[in-house]
Amino acid sequence: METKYNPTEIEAKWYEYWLQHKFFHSEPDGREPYTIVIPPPNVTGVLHMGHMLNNTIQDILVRRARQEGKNACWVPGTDHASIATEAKVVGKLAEQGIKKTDLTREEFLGHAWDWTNEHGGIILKQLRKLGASCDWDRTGFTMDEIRSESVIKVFCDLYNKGLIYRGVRMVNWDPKAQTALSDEEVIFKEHHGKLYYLRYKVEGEDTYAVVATTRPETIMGDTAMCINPNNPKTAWLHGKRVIVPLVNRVIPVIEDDYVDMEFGTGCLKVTPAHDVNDYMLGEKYNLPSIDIFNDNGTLSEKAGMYVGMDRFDCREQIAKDLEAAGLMEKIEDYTNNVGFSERTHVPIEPKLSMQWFLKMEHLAKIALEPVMNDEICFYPKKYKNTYRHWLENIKDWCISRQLWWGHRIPAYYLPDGGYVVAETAEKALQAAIEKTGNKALTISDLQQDSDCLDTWFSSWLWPISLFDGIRNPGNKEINYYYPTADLVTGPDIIFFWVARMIMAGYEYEGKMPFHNVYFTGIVRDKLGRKMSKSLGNSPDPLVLIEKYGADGVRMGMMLSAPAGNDILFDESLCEQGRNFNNKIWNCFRLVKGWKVADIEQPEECKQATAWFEAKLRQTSAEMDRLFKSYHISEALMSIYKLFWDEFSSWYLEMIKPAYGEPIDSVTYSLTLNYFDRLLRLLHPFMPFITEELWQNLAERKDGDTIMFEPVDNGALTPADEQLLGQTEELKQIITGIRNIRQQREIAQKESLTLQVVGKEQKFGNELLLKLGNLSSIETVAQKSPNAASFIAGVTEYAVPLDAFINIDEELKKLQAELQYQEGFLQSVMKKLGNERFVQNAKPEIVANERKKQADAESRIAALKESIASLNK
RNA sequence: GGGCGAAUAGCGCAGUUGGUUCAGAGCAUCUGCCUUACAAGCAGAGGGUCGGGGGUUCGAAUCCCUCUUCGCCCA
Repeated sequence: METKYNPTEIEAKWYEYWLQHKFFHSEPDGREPYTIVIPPPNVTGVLHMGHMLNNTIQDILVRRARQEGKNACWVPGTDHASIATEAKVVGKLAEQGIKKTDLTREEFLGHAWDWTNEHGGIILKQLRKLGASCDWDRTGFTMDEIRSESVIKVFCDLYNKGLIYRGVRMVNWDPKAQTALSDEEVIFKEHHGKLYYLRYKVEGEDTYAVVATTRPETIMGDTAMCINPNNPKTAWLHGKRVIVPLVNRVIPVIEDDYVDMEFGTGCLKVTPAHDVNDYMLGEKYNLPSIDIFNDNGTLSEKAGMYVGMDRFDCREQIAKDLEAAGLMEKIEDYTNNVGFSERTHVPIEPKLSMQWFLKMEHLAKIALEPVMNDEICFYPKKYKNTYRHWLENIKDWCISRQLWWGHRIPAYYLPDGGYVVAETAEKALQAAIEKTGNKALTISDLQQDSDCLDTWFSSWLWPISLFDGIRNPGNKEINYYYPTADLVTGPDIIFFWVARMIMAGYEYEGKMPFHNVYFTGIVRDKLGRKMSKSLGNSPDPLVLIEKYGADGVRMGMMLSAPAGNDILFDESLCEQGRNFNNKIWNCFRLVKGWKVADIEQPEECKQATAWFEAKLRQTSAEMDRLFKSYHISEALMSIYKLFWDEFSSWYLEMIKPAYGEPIDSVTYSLTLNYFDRLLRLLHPFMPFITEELWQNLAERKDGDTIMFEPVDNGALTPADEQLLGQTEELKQIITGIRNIRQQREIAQKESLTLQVVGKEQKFGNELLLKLGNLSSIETVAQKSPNAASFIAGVTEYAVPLDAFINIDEELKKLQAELQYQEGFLQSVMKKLGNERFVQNAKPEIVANERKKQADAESRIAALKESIASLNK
């Protein structure tokens, strides 16, 4: 065996083996199901660090469930990502000189499918490198047949329930993608702009009112000026009319206490077509609404000026023109929050348009309660608040998008006005005939709505549609796998996705879609910056895997991922992971390198094996607890310490035979047993190396795997606990001896004598002799004058040395220790001397304080004696 | 502006109903070792007024108030 672990070939080999034997595949059976649906990544995306974290966690959970004997099923798949994918396809076509507008819908979709087929699934292939144990046979896509039909069916159903409506509303318009967006797709960012103070002349007077605005280019859409009726500064405008600068349109001055008296001049320009708040004022006061923009963000004919100019070019131009005309009072720097499109990153234009909406009141209601009362558990808990706040302030969901790539809205317009909603064109025709009574209608008379649905309108069905529960309610699979167990996702999509899945879950299955939601953090670089392409601070996951092995990278991810916190990723964490792999590898080399003989088991090995059995049970129980509370990185840390510190550094040293000597067969087989159980506990975190070593630990046959090996190690007994405590004390003694060796530069080879002062050492003498390399252990009333000493527990130990010890130094050390102990005793006595403490505190607490007192007193006595003997 | 959360060692974190020798582990740092599995290693060590202030309590990292700083969400 190599001295260094080399993951590349080993990982490829075992992944292939797992696939061949269909270990990841699940079919419903009598076992308890454990289901996870993957948060479907964008079909045209590539793996980034966020995916790595998220999928590592899912894989750990799934693999752990498999070992617990559950029927584990992790369903993979991808999302069609309407706007992002369409933008990419448009971009690619543009490179070839093709404009989307030159193509028919069918031609465009042809290109989009080509793109999808070419890039789709790359990300899923990359996940295999990570070791993801997905049931690949079940791979879904949000636009495949089952999922598409499910989406359309749900749309029709909600429409028939009266929850979907069509209407003109102010929506968030993305002028680049030329589509409406939902509120959740708008990201508000600070924008450093200007505040323009414009002069609006008062009709028939030689005065003017000044309006402060960040958007002077919208004045062509002004249909009123608004003042606060309580504002004495603007009261003089009451009942007057003003003239929009440059445009020269006369508009009324209206009054509403919506206007902030402190902001700007107290005069607000009202542009109902281009501002959400102005729109509300427009509704309230019946103002006309002038839409001055085209869909692509240029000025329209209705503006009457600057027609065809881009909105931002227009802003600059109009500022100049206003200034030239003497209508600009001043310009100030100003910072405000501007909404940007989540996908195309251009500023959102509020726009009045006809869209489809889903009423949220009912859905919000059914989704709130189960999270609040922990039927669905959020980890970390704090997201419950965020969730409630959103649901309690929810607005209707704009579900239509002016895009082609997606599920086309199944609404069909009739030749004489009106429309019908139906799952297919044929059913639509039937409905149309019924509605109009016109039997001569044909499908070609119907015009299907050209818009498609928000991508999240398909993803919200994911936990149901993956098991075909929408098309075939109550089928065997949905009955078995639903509700799923855990959802692992980022908190950034708690509204987009998590909340809506819960709504759909209760609406269509009457049950939660998942029992637990684990919110991961955001992966940042070690400086705390988000990983981004432009910063170039995101490592390529596949390069990392090549460098450190998938197991190493998985561990690197998990080491930095405490529950719910953002993770500051640093490559050195992968290095730590790789080093750990190497450690495991070398332990295996050591153990498998021993010769085994049928000799009697030495006493120290009996002690060691008994202790490690207890230790294993203790950590195993600890990991159980940590897994149950989703403290996954802590579970990893505890097995890491068990393997490295307890097993490698202590246990193996305890049982290690002398060079060239064989090990007794009892200890050997127990050690293999421990190794096996350690590998099982490690397996969810590091599937590859654990499979490799497990396969080599004993004779295995084709089809064997560590994947289904149980991880139950039994409960910790009182006897175990006693043994653990005694052994810890033993370790302290050994550490004390090692310290003396280091300080006095005594080689490990040189054997020493250990004196136990005033007490007979009973437990673990053989282990002490071996690990301390002692020639003898003796009980003495007083240590030798030339001995170096230390305290472990409440006992003083000493090692007589040939050379004279430095008495001053030794005294100094002892005095310092004595001072600490006396201080400690004092604080204990203070407590015990307090009557109210003795009366009020629980008896076991008081008893414990008394034990502390006794311990401290005996240590102080030992120290004083030591000091006295040195002073002689 | 509204809401939520956080502040503990150089760093990123854990700390369960207030009470074990409770101030913790990991990484980093320092010291000594190429000891026959592993230098991707071994054996040791140092390091914190638990953000500041006040309060409740016999007892506070933990509960309450307040201030400061930071993060996230919403407007």
